[in-house]
Amino acid sequence: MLEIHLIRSNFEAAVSGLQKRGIPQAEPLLQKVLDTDQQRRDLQLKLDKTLEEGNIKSKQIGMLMQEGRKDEAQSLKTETSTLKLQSKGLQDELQDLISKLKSQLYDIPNIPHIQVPAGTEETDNQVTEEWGTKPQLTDNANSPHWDLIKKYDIIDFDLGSKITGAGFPIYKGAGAKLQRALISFFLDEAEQAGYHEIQPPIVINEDSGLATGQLPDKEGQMYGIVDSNFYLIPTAEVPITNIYRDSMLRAQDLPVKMVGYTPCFRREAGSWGADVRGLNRLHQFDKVEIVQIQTPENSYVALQEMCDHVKALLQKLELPYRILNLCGGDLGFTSAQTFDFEVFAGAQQKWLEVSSVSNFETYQSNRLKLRYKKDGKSVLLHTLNGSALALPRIVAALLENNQTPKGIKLPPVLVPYTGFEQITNK
RNA sequence: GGAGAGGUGACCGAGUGGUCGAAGGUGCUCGCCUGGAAAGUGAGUGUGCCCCAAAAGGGUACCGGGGGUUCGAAUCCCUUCCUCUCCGCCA
Repeated sequence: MLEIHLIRSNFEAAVSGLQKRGIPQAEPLLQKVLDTDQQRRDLQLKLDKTLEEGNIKSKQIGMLMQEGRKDEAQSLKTETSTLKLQSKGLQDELQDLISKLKSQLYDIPNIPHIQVPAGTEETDNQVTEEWGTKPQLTDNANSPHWDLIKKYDIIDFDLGSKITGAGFPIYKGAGAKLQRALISFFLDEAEQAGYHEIQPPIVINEDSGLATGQLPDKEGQMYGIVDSNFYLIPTAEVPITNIYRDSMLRAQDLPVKMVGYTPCFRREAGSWGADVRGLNRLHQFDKVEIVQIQTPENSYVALQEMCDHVKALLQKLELPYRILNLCGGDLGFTSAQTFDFEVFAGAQQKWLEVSSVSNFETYQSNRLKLRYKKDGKSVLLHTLNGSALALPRIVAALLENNQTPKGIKLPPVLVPYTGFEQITNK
């Protein structure tokens, strides 16, 4: 949720920022919010005056009663009764206005950072970096990963369908070990980079969903739990960031750097076709997520630092990757700037997104009420998060790029974790 | 799942209808004391919203959340969430 005072004091910048996302009617949209806000403030003033009057009279009644002047107290009582009715009405009106203002604000996405390129097409995304060379696969070892997992019997989609449904694979043997190895590797790397390890619940309540923005609009993305008002998390970002909901930090607590591994659950309603084959898109997948809470001054340095961390992971895994600075139109609703990381999968001949690193500035912390004390004043903090990394597409690229006629060679960095160098037929 | 107790400021803890945004303590900040520190000592120390160009100042709301009774609620009632104790069940 945008901060209302930012729109108030920086109207032009807000308008042009939203236009960068391809929202042509940005100005009337923001003007409408300002109008609602003005109404709210007028009403607040009126209500406070009425309450003040009532409070003064109530105190007088108390004093009169103590002095035994009952008649005078009685006549004041009738006055306070009418004041009470008035303030009750005003209060209801104010509540309505506040909800209206909130829902108007919920409809407005974050304002993109100055360095976000304008545009609405995927082609408007800026490739800021490309690393590694695309693998040259030979004719006798050029299978997409969905064939490889069957050949070596390491991931079983059919069996997963039996237990749950499509998109819930079962990892077996070397496949299961590879999952465990990647998770441990990612967690260890994050810990070395100064992130504090967290193991959060993977089920969240409504308040948490609201605070990080999955609710109220995107419940379609999450699996709900029947008769509990709980949801399965779509990403560890939700429980981990919510640790700091309703918090006032001290300067010396900052920055907060946390990492957590969780399974993630996404409905992915409405997506199908070639893009979602095999491991490319799942309903349940594993991900290690890094989260930072930063002062506004440092948040963009931190964003860069998080990108460097992800780069290092991919380099150690020897996977060719590229980084995209997402354009306004491709930017997530709550993000001010996002860098997407894609690895190249050799057999599919496709770039697959494996990480998304974002700075939300105060968009999340405003709903979270996450602040810190700076020179005696409370200041909203900036929140950032990124995948480091999501497993399935990493596995897809590892399998495809490292295949040989005899087996799949793992990058050396994983060998201490897996205990084997190659995936072969038993 | 059954029975009971309880949720008060950064923390501990008092407060059972009026002058309570809340005693007292701890912590923290600033000062005095000290060669320096500790001890001692003085003062200050919640958050949101609104008025005000800003500061100063003022108003209002907040004692787990929501609703109610009352002229007036931390205090009474309802509801919900959470914590603890005992019993049951159990990885």
